[in-house]
Order: sequence, then C-alpha cells, then structure tokens
Amino acid sequence: MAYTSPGETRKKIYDFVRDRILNGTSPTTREVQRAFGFRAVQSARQHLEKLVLEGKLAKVDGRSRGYRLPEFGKASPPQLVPMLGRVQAGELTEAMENPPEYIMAQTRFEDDELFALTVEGESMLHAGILPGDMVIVRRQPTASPGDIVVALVGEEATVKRYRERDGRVELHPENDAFSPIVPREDGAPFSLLGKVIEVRRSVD
Amino acid sequence: MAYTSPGETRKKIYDFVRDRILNGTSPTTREVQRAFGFRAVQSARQHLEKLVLEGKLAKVDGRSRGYRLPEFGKASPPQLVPMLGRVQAGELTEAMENPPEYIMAQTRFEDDELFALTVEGESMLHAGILPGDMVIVRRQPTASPGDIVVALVGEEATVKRYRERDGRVELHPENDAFSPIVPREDGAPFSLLGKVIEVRRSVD
DNA sequence: TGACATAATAGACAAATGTCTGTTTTATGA
DNA sequence: TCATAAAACAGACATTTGTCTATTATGTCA
Repeated sequence: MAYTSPGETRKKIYDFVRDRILNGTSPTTREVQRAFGFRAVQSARQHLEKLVLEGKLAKVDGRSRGYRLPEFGKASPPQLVPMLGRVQAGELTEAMENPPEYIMAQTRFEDDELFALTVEGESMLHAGILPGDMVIVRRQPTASPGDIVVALVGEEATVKRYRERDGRVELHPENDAFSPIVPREDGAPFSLLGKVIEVRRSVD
Repeated sequence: MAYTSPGETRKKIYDFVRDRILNGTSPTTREVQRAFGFRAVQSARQHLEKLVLEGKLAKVDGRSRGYRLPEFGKASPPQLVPMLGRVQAGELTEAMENPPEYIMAQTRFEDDELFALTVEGESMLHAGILPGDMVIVRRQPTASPGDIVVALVGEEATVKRYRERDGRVELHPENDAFSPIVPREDGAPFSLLGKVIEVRRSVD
C-alpha cells in the first residue's frame, strides 16, 4: 500500500472496524489487511494496536476478532425487546412461530422481563404519550401509585396511570376526555401486565 | 456431557450464543463446547448448525465466530449516536477528547448525520415532548413546515416546530405559555441545526 | 540536509478454529 | 420391545488467526 501521512490511514481503519462491529462481527487482523491492501499483516496490526492505545478501540488479547468498541464496556449491553403486535388475553405469549420483530434497548432489567407495544388511542396525551408511540414495558404483577402501566382490560391492552384510592386500584387516563377505570364498579376486570419504562416516538 | 431430552440443551445453547453476541462477540464452536462441557467439538457444532436450520441463528460459513442473530439481517444495523451535553455556537462539534456518551439507535440515516440532545423546558409539551426527554436529531440545514426542529437561538439550542409565514421562517412552541420565535422581528438570529427524528423518554 | 518517528514490508510459528467422517449412546414413540 | 431419530463422542486435517522479530521505506520537522 502507498505510504500515507501519519494518522490518515488510521482514521479509515477505525471507521472500518467500527462499521464491521456494528454490523455484527469484529474483523480479524487479516481482514483489515486485505481491506486496505496491506502486503503485511503487521501493517494492519500496528494500526489496530495503536487505536487500542489511543482508547479508540478496546481489545480482548489473544481471542480472534477481539476488537470492540470501548463504549460497549461502559454501557449496559444492548437487549432485544420483542414487539408484540397483538396482546392476547391472559398470557403475553410472544408468537415464536412467526419470528417477532425486535427493537434494541438498553435497560437495567432482564431481557425476558421486557416487551414492547404500540400505543393506540389518545388517553395518555397529557402524559406525553401519543398514538403510535412505542412503549417498552417491564412485566410485573404490581405497581406503585404514579407508575404508568399496561393493563389488560377485557381483551385490550391499555396504557394508564396507576392509582390507589381507598385501598382500591384505579387506572387513570391523562386526558380529560377519558374516564378512569375502576375495578368491579364498571364490571370490567383487568390484570396488570407491567410498567412502562420507556417511551419512543419516530417522527420520521 | 450427560444425555438430555431432545431440544433441551438446544434452547440453552441458543440463549448462550444470543447473550454472547449481544455482549460483543459471537462464540466459537469450541467456546460453546467448553461452556457446556461437551467432550467433542461436533456436539456443539451439531446444535449450532441445527439452530441455523431452524432459523434461530444465522451464520457466515467458514468465518470464525460466524454465528449471528437473524434479526440483525432484517433490521438496519445498530448505530451509535453521540449525546451532546452542551451545544456550542455555530458548529456542533462533538467533544472527541472526552469520549462522549453514545446511545444506540436504528435509523435510515447515516451515522455521522445524527446526534442526540436532552430537552430542557416545557415549550413542546403539547407535542408530547417533555423536559428530560431525549431527542435524536438529523443534521440538516433546511426543514419542511410542520417538522420539529432543533435550532440555535443565541447560545442555546431549542426544540420547536418549523413554520413559514409570508415566506418567513418561524419557530413555534407547542405550549400556549410560550411565544413563537420570529427572525429579525425580535432580533434573535437563529440557525437550524437539524430535524428531530425520534423522541425517547425513560420513566424508570 | 539529517535525525527521528511513523508507515509499510517480510517471513515465520504456535494456537485457535471450522470442518469432516465415523461411531456410540440415549431418548422417544409406535 | 423394537425401530428411529436425536444426542454425544472420537479423532483428525486444512485454514485461519494472533503474535512475533527484523528490515525497509516514507513523512515530518528542525
């Protein structure tokens, strides 16, 4: 390969490795070598090792494809959260047959505690949750007053704010056009599915 | 390893591989072998290849650490978006010295077009953007009416809705307690930084 | 120009890794 | 109980891959 000014090739190599890592697998030393047309492995290796010294890359010594993005070390690892299109009564069984869509998230909870839903209706408008928003939910059988929760009311899953009045559970919308849901009083039994821990909206 | 009922070990191997991939690197055949105490490489290999046949895993033949999550193939690859704490006037120079924090996103835009901000103030309350929300922004010098944009007004970055009236640009809040920002009229020059393409809120 | 750091090349070795063929053991269901 | 499929084991080979030592070429800067 032609000689380049110091740091010039280095930046390109960093971009290359970064892209490869984000796309699934860290490259090997020789893959970098070939990608840049080096005639010696050591050329690629020197650049990679220096990127590690500079802190731009991290590395697990000795392991093949051992280069990583240092950011991954600090943050919690990415999680795949299944998008549940329709919520079935009772159990929240994700349809494993037709492989569900996943979104990436980084939370402090376990993978299998999480699922995601698309919000329908405007009942939580005042809480900043709009129709079409995606909510990431942590499955839990109970909640604290003030939590925004997902509950199964009849056949439908709804997002509401969890309240307690006189020791009784109430699900409050955040929109004056809607009324609170109170158990027994209106005959609609509901079960708590979980607590909303994140809201996402694409305004693409 | 002791013999287990069909499919029992398979599920555990899938979970193991999935975890390893999400944590940075796909395992090798022999790493799976050791992790499960197989005395033969082929034992691990058989399970892995069957997981590929079942569609649970994807694979790049011949390459070391070639197993992947099939979801990655369908969706756009994850991107690292830098979180900009403070926005400096003029250029949005991300402080590369102190390595910035990153969040993961999946958009249809290029990596280097994106950055993220934390929203301050309640001027976009009615658009479902609350104080503390994180917005992912695509750098672009222009916008279309109706877009939610990030603009630099004086020294501060604000989120507003982009409007045009009589051929003049206006930045509208979505909260009656705030007033629109009109260039020249109130002497505050502003420059468009980009368009908000995603809103995220942690209600952890 | 000359000194020095960086970039690139050369060749090699041990270990890791993907892959293969064949055999043995166990679970499962008719 | 028997046939069948699945699970686990054995041993091996060709590449790939990380790593190393030494040398040559080029850019940078005084």
